Amino acid sequence: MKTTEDPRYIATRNLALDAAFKIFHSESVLAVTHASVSAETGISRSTLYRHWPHVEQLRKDAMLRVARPPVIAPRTNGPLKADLNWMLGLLMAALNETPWGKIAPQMIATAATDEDAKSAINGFMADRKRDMMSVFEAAEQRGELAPDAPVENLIEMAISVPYHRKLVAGLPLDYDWLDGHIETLCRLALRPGAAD
Amino acid sequence: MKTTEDPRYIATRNLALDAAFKIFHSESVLAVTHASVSAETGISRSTLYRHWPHVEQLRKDAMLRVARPPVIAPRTNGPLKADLNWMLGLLMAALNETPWGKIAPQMIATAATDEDAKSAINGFMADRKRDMMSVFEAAEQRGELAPDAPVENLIEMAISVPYHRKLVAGLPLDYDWLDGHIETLCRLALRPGAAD
DNA sequence: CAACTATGCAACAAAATGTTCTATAAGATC
DNA sequence: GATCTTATAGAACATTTTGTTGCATAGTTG
Repeated sequence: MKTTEDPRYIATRNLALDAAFKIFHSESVLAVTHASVSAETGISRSTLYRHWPHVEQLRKDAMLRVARPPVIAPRTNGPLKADLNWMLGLLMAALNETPWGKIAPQMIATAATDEDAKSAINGFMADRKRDMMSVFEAAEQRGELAPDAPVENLIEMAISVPYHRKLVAGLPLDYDWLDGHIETLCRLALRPGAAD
Repeated sequence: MKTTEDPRYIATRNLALDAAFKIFHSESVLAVTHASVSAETGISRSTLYRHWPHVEQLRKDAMLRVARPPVIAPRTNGPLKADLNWMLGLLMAALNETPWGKIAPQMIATAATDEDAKSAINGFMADRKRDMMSVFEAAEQRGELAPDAPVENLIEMAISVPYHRKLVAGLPLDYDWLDGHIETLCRLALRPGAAD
């Protein structure tokens, strides 16, 4: 029997990582240690050391397992402005109100030195970009898009600014701001004649 | 005589923080400890503990003292496109080639839980935004700007995307990309009739 | 049931972290 | 220059965190 299939092993692992994530998001990555996870779960320290010989492994596993941004289902009903409002409204809410807002900065920092964390967060972002792309493609098929709309750049702008405002600039993310942001995006995206 | 004015105290402090910064940017914040700084400088551990009773204080001081983004002098000669090219080119270089690119993520992560780090990085960003504002104001005075240009949003977009590409999306920051980025910004900023 | 293996517990080892005391040397005061 | 003050180096020590190991127990597999 392989270790990785033993139900006890799996159960311990899941329990530990859930607790690790809880600690991670209520305090910080640094607060995640074998000792703190043991205290939180009742799992003995020695068992945790058998699963993760070093703290960094434990922290990274906790991060990679559950620290992913909420997936936002792309809405492509149109019009573009409404779709953007839906997508970016959810992104905004995710940054403001879910653990992701607290966890993202620590993942970003980890990604600077750790390849696994880097490819994880890069992957998340590529996915979000792809979702956004489908929104713009739908708009194009509806004939809403300006023929020369710089879609790639617009998508980057759409997503980057909320992250930057929240994590770096420390500015509020609210619907007042979002309206203006979307308005600006649409000015470049929409065909001059299109309904606004 | 006050402690904070004693030249020996100042010298020790400077030496220690310089070393701390060096360790910080060549390894990580976590590598900054009283022991590592002592080894790097020859300052005795007990002295370091007198200056910074706890590691976090030492780490934070190192961060706040020297971890600031390179200041980019605003260029406002015009035309706007050239000014943007100058400013964003330097920002790009700073992110790609100076310690700031490695340090920023760790500051952002620290800012999520520490008020001092937060206000420091928020302050840096507000400064950069202000610089960018002077660029746009100069363009306006030259009559380049579209009357309804959403300057606030444009500035946010201009700055946010490079940070996001580098730190979150893991995409390259190069002149190929920058040209398109600036082109897109100018389309929204410039008066329809203005020279491009 | 028999063989295997993950767990809990306790004892231990090692390293990181923090404290305190003393002698010395550098700076400040007169 | 003599004296008082204060920061430092160094060492000894206490504490906490981190990691290891051996063994009895209990759950899992065949």
